[in-house]
Amino acid sequence: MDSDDWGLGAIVRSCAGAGVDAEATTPAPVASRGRGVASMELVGRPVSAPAPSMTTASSSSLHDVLEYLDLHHEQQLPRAPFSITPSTAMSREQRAPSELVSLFSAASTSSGQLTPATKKPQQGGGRKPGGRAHRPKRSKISRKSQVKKVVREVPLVADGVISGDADDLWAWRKYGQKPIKGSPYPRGYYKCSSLKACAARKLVERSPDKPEVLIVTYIADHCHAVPTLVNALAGTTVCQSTSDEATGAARREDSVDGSSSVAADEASSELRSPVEMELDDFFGLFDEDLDSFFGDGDGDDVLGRRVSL
DNA sequence: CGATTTTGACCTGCGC
DNA sequence: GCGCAGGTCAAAATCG
Repeated sequence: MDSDDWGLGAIVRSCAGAGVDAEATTPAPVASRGRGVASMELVGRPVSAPAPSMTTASSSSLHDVLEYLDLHHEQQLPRAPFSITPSTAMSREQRAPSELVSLFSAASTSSGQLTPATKKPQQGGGRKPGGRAHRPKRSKISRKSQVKKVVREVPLVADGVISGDADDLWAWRKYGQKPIKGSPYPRGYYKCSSLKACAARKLVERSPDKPEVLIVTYIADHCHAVPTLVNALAGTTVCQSTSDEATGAARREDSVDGSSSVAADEASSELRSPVEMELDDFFGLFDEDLDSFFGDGDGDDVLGRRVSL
């Protein structure tokens, strides 16, 4: 049915990750740290269509996390009106590429003030204070307004399940998190982990106005093919739309810690159908970019030049 | 042991 | 030019 939930896992994980602040400021019951949340075996599931034999434990766990996010931020941080995209939450049916895709210069000058939640002593992760070796300057390319961004609002619905999109076929690795001025919620920064050279990134944050909505911003294009294997989606996406054991197994494997692994060709074959549907759906959103990315198949495009993984 | 997360520090763009 | 805020890096810790 709709494989929309497909990317939900990713988003939720991302969300969980993005909400680390909550996690970081809370005696999160969910596992030990970081990974605890991120590794929740989440099965994004469309509200309207509960997946038949999918695990449900994840939902509650997710819910917990989401509640954490709300709770803590609401308790410790002021809510400030903040809006990133003109579009508001909409149903999947209503969603149209034109509404989902927007180019914008990072708008961040909200007058609201964010008081970062008091940081709790490091739980283990993170590094100790005390300076670090000099770091070479970064290139100035693709900064802020110059970067093309695709913003999507992913509604969270009952049970903390996201009625999300199918766009997250990629594997993401979190590389940062920052509290955002004007928003009680932190923003998580993710990079494509499929290929180190890939410049694709995504930012995940909760809408301050609508906590039930996640704002996922995709930045830059992937310079490689969409991971076709279930496990390649590790860390982000969970395909749960199909048959089951294979899917389940694969999902379990990759969802556990988000670490990417290979394999699951077998599984992927079963998943292919839904995945392809999702791809169509997904690619539609990036039509232009993908045109140049995938080209006409004459080999002159990015994919033509880069061999898929 | 490798991959991932966490998180403070550093870097850079932008507004004033 | 300065300061602020967002974005990124990378050390340390953790997990499987």
